[in-house]
This record gives sequence, C-alpha cells and structure tokens, in this order.
Amino acid sequence: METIASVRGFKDILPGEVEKWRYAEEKAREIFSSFGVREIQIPILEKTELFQRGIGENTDIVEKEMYTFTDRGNESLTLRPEATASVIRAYVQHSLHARDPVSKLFTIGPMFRRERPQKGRYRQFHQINVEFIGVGSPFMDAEIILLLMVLLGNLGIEGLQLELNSLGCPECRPAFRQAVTHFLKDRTEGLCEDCLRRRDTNPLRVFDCKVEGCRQVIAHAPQLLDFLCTDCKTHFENVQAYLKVFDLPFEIKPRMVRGLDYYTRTAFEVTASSLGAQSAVAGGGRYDRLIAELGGPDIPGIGFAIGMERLISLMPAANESFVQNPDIFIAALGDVPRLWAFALCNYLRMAGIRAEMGYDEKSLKSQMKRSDKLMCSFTLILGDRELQENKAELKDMKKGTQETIKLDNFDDIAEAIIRKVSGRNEEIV
RNA sequence: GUGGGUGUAGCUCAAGUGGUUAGAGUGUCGGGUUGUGGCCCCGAAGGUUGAGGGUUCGAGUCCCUUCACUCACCCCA
Repeated sequence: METIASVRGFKDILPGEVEKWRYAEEKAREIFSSFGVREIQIPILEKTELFQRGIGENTDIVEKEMYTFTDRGNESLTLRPEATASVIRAYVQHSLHARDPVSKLFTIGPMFRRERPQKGRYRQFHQINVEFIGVGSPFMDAEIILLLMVLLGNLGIEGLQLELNSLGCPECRPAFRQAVTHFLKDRTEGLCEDCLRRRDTNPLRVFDCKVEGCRQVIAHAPQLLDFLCTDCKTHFENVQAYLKVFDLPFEIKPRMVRGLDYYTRTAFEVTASSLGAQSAVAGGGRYDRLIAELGGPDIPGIGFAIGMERLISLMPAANESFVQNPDIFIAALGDVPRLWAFALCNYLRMAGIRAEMGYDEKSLKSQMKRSDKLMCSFTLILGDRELQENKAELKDMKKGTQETIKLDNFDDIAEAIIRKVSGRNEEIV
C-alpha cells in the first residue's frame, strides 16, 4: 500500500511537542486573565468578501495567498488567513460595542496562507490573537504592548527586540504618500524590479525592501514620522512615554511598514534574530478605521498576533517536566493475573492514579523494561504465585526496594499507592 | 511564483574517481539460568537507496524527468 503524507506546509504536532504548546497556551490564558482579556472563538471559514474588505484588496494575502473555494451553494468561502477580520466581524455582528464600550478579546487557532513554506513559515500556522476594541487612547497601545512583552517574558524567551513605528492616519498619510511617490518618481535607476512595481501599487512598501540599492535610495527619502499630524504625533509620543513607565526597551523603526492595509498610527513588531529570515514572533498595530470599514460603528481598535510555531521554537527546551509519567505499571504473568491487572489498572485510573499495564503475554523482564522506559514510579508484579496468596509485589523503581501488599480491596491499594506517590513527591521537594 | 541545497533502515548518518551480498549508531523485539528495569554483552527483524526513465557488462554513485523535504527571495506570524 502506498502511504499518504500530509499536505505541503501542514504539520503534525506530535506527543512530546504538544505539551510545549499547551504550556504556552496556558501561560497565555493566565496572563490574559490578569489583563482582563476574554476568549472569543471564531470560525475557520468565512465569506471571502470579509477578507477582501478587511485586509485589503491589493495586499499579497488577498491577491495570491488565500485558500478560496466555492462551496456547493455557489458561495465563495475562504480559510481564514488571519484572525482580526473575523474577530471584528463577530464583534460587529453581535453588537458587542453595545454591551461594553471596551472589549478586550483573544483567540487562539490555525490560520491558512498558501505561501512557499520555509523556516518559520507554514501554510497552516497558529496564532494567538489579541484585540482591544473601543478605546483610542495611547494607554491602550502601551497596555497591549506591555501584555505582549510580559507574556513573552513569562515564557522565558530572551533576546527579543521591540520595534515601533507610527503609520499616521487618513489625515496625514496621504501627504506622506504623495511625498514618497514624488520622491521615487525620478529615481528609477537604483530601485529593484519589485520596488518599481511597488512604486505604483503601494509606495510605502518600498521602505522595508532589503535590496541594498533600494535601501540607499530610501535613506534619503522623506520620513513618515515627519509628516505625522499633531494628533498622531502626540499619540505616538504618549505611547512611548507610557512604555517607559515599565522600562520596556524599544526601538523606533521609521522604515517599518506593515503589510495589511488596515493599520493606522501605532505599528509594532517583536523580532528575534535566531528565527532566521522570518524574524518576527509577533506583530500588530492600531486599526482605527477597520471596524467602520466592516460596517460597524466608527470606533478604534488595536491588536497583535503571535506566531505560535515561532514562539514555540524560541521557548527554552530545558523543561521536560511537561510530561506526566505514570505512577505505576502493573506487570502481569499469566492469563488470570492479566485479567486482575486489567481490572486493577482501570480501577486505579478511575481513582486518579496514572496507571499502565502489560497487555500481552511477555516476560517479566520485558515488562520491567517497559515500566522503566515509561519512567513509572512503581511496578506492581502480579503472577499466579501471588494471586494464590491474594497479594502482589510492589517495587519502588527508583529505590529498587520491593514489598508485599494485599489484594483484598482495590480501595486500599489505591490509597496505599496514592500515599506512596505523594510521599515520594514530598521527598523530592 | 523564482532560485539554491538535500533525498540511503522508525530516527541520525556511512558507503575513494561506477564494481560482488548497501553498513554503523540509536530505537524496536528477543536472549545472557527458573519470575525483576537501568549499565554491560550477544542475537534478530527492519531497505524496491523518494519515484520513473536513460547511459553501461555493471548505477546508491553518472545523465534526464518528476515528486518530496529544506533554505532563501517576495511577503508575513
């Protein structure tokens, strides 16, 4: 038979690795709870139009990266390439603004983009998304960035860099855009092919081109920050001031332009050089026009996304304490003892004890080996010999000591084992 | 979509310029006295060398095609 492999860019997360993911998620939930961020779950599939309108028609994501198909009802649907549009859709659809003027929401789940896979980039990838909706105050910007940095710090991740920029607003951006267009107009030579194209479609994007020639050209280009209107300027200054309250180091990157159309004012990114070419662990920004753009009230919002795969790869590997080893392994010798083992093993599990057993007829030696491999604290040896006397041998795998216990009553055995296991834990502490 | 690199056992890797039966470590299973793990020793199973075609007396090795993986560009988490 031919085997079937997973789809390109879609990864399995195997036991052993899953624990790390769960740890990261649990930590995130803990911190969200402190910051008053509540979970929202949204569908993986949306009407294509949502992303076209939300993300922007002329973005790479919408132009060439979406998994879009027509369903049997002849409706164009798309596997979500990001979460913000969906969250806002849900927010508007259920009029959450009417319940509370400020909503802090998070959601965790898979996203889909049909790009060429490479290090830190997959076609199905996972994000932790946080959105603060309803308040335009720079306090919100500072708070959400602080939240992000606290979470990353709590996961033991080091060597991170926080980068900030302001993208202006519909008031001031057109002027800047015009200035850039004008600037680039007669600098055809020195620009790479991509940038020549960008010059017409999205001139701001020329700013984060990595080609040396373009960088030199851009070095003399007008600075976005010089064009900010008074409101945007004070907003940006305040965000920085509030971040300084927590001694959060950051760097202003005037060249940072985010790829999604909806961003306004504050844009930020957290990078780690060890990630390779895809160095961003998290990125986000303010989107004061998006909610109205999607038919909702004209209220502001700000959010970020953390790339789970990238996050996991940055987490220190040292802690293997994620896995819980069995408390006891029951080694049975013979058919009747095996039936007893089956009953006892499952009884112990129902009593909350992590128990495993040998299901096949195997030598005691091989069962002991398995117990050792599973790193069970104890092994219960149950053979015909013991059964005749209504007892079993309980071996402490670490000490190597062994004692006889009675089989009269499963409750007593469970209790004895619980005592032993907890007693051991105290010793370790 | 474009370019580079790599495909040999479950995993990590060997096999001078083409040459007999494709090896090792690790993992799996078994054994080293009757029913006792780790360390050590022995043994076994496990491969259509990614797939297809070509050159040759002979291909894991050379050529072509294709697929997969991987890194990078574009862009993004």
